[in-house]
Formats: sequence, C-alpha cells, structure tokens
Amino acid sequence: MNIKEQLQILMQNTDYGDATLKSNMQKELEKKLLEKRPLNIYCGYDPTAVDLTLGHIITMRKLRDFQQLGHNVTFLIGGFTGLIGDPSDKDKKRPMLTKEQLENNAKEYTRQAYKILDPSLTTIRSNDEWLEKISSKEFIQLCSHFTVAQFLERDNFSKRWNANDPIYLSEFLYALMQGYDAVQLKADVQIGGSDQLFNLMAGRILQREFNQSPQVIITLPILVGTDGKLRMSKSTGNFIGLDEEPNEMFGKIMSIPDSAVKSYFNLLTNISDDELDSLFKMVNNSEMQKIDIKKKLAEYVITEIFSMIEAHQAKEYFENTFQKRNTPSEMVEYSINDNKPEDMKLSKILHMAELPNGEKFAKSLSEVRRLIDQNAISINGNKISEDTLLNSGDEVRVGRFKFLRIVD
RNA sequence: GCAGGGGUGGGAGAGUGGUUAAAUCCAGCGGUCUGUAAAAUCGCCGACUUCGGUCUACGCAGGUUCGAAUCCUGCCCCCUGCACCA
Repeated sequence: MNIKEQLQILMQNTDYGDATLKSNMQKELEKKLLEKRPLNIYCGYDPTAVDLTLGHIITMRKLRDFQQLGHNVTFLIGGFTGLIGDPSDKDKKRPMLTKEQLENNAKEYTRQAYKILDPSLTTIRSNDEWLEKISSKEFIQLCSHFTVAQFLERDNFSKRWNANDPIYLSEFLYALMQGYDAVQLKADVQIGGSDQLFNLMAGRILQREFNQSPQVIITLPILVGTDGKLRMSKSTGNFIGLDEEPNEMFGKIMSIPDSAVKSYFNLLTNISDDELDSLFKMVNNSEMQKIDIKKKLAEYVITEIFSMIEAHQAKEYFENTFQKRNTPSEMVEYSINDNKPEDMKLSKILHMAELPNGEKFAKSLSEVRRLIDQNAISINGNKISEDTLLNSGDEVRVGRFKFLRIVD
C-alpha cells in the first residue's frame, strides 16, 4: 500500500474543528510515514469506569489501523492521571478514584480492548510507571512550560471560571501530566477524542522541550449516546457497553435515533462512503426501509466485536421478540424453590429478581403497584389488574421488554 | 482569619410559618401508536400498607410553635472576594 493510500485510511474520519490544523497534521504524518519505520502510536484511556463503551472503540479502531500497517501501538492506561480526573469532558470536577479501583478497572479495560486490538501487537502500559516517580523538581520544570492564561483560555475552564465554579489546581495539572506521557513514550502519533485536543497539544509542547519531534495529533469525533444528543458515557446512562451481550447490544443500537445512524456507521464500521450512500439511496427510492439500515448497522458492529454468527442470531432475536412481539424463549429466570408462601407474590418477586444489568425489575413494591395500575404487567400473556401469587412456569412480562420466568 | 453568597427530591430550580410528599423544567417509567426510532397523546414518578392510613424527607443537631423546608441557636460543608503566605 503506498503512502497516499495509507494516509487516506489513517486520516479518515478525523475531526479537528480547524482545517489548517488538519492539513498541518496530515503533512506531518506523511513526513513520518515517509521515514519508513514503525511509528510509536498511542492513545490513553482513563480507567475511571469499569466498562468501555462503543465510544471508546472509535480510537481503538484507529489504533488498529496503525497496527495493521505495522506500527507500534501502545494502549496507555491513565493509572496516574485517572487519579486526577480529566476535566475535558465535563463542566464539573470528577470524583477521584482510589488506587485499587483504578487497578481493577485497568484490568477490565485491557480485556475489553482486546476485542478490537490484536493482543500480540499491542503494548499495554500505565502512566503511573513514570508519573509516580517524577520528582518535585522535574515536576516544576514541566509546569514552567505553561502559563495560567493558556489554561484559562480553554473553553471548559473559562466557562467554569465565568460561572464562579471551582477549578482545582489538580485539574490544570492533568494536561501537563498527559503531555508528559507523550515524552515518555517518544510518541510519533497520539490519538484521542476531539475533546482531547488541548491535552494532546500539551504533549507536543513538552516533546519540543525534550528535543523530540512533536507527535502528530489525530483527533476523532465524539460518539453520541443512544439518546442521539449527548456524548456516550456511562454516567449519562446513554451508553452501549463493549461488554454487553450481542442481543442487548443489537437492541441498544436499534434504539438510537435515525439522526445518529450515519455517524455510527462512519465511526464504528468499515463501510465505505459509497456503500453508505447507496444504502441511503435505496431508502429514498423506497427499495429499503429505514429500520433495515439500522439493522445493518447493528449487524456490522456486532460482527466486528463478536462474530458474524452472533450478529445474525442477535438480529433474529430482535425480529422475533420485538418486531413480531413474540415472547422470547430465553429470559431471566427466578427460582422460587425455597421461598416462603408470602414471598411468592408477584410484587415481592419483581422487587427481588434482577435483570442482567443488576437492576431490579422494580425498585420498590410501590413501583410494582404503579406498574400494575398502568397495565404494564402481564402473566402468560394476560394483563393483570392486581397483585397475585406466582407459580413455577409462569412467564411475566414487565413493560414492553422485560421478561421473567418463574422456575422451581 | 474577615466579609458576602449558598446547601431543597436523579439533575436544574421554585417555595420564606399551615390545602407542601414539596411548583416548574429535564431525565426516567408506563399505556395507546410505532421501527425497542422520531413525532403525537394520556398517565406515573419517596417508602410501607390489611388501601382506612402510617412513616420518612428540604446539610447536621437542638429550640420556638397547635403547626417549620420556611423563624431562632450551635455546628458542618461549598462558592466568591479580601487578607495571610509566596
């Protein structure tokens, strides 16, 4: 593959918000590629939550592109910076995590990341390797390369400043620490979400100070969540987890609004622009339903993360359960084996039984009552109007999509 | 340390002595409709209940009152400015 083609792949879907920056980065990348050596590529991930989401795999897919072209890819875990909490993606301060939490999260992260990245070609490191050891003197030297004004100019800081919201010094230091990672890794390229631009730039500044050639910055768009508006994130609840079951994932992808479909295709699949265009054209000519495009999207994504077979099964499950509204054959089971008679009531059981995600079918008995009042519960296909006792074999439907089977 | 502002339900934010389990908005949940989309539309959204009620809740602890989220006292926490320090 020639350099031009490589460049085309590597720069695809980047998002800089500034055309000049983009063309500069592209030129720099081209120069590096022409050196014909394996480049050092990395992307950092803060282990602040256990679950990676589809949002995270955008950068991982880009790492994989580099990987496939023979470059050295480092999956960097923000073991140290996670302690600070990145101010980038929020207008508010993040809670700090304990070291144990972070370590546990980090382990989970790598396991999940290998769904996208090739384990044999990926180096996993954590930035506490070097940030933990840095001396106060070195630290102050790092600080001296930045001014307060530079930080205050940053959009999310200036907003908070103007709103009289607190800005903690530790948050300022975040970008600095992250920039130092680039120095330590002698990075040629760093990948990140477009909200990370400031942090990635800090890397360039520091690398120059350390007489390294500054890294090329590749920023990618932020994936919106299932609500179609806000950034996908665990804390907002609009996320699709990388670790979710194919059926679940299929369903969640089906629930994104139409407006988000195109960007999902671009960011999460390898479909070409031409193919995508022709898909949408078919919809316009009514050769295809809009929902079918979305199903295709879900199939593509699940194929990549799991397998084609599982994607196909998930699609069938979806069609049977939700489109034809059949009762699924597999559902959450609840054993009443050793329950006392008074615990066999529908309300009690819904309050006890857990969904796969760990939530209860109903948070309280009051909620069950409300659901009953609202015609939301049916047993074996019949809507019920009052609390009853359940027997083994009963199939309970709660709302549209939640099912529970009673077993011995 | 000083001065000012503030702490209300998942979030935002009303309410300054009684019809307040607490307006309104957002989020969430459910019914109808549908494509687990969007839009519409109707409803729910502290807990427990033998459905008559009971209990808990407006930073914490006391107090005044027939009655407090609302008044008083003490404490805790947050923000801004100043001072101290540099």
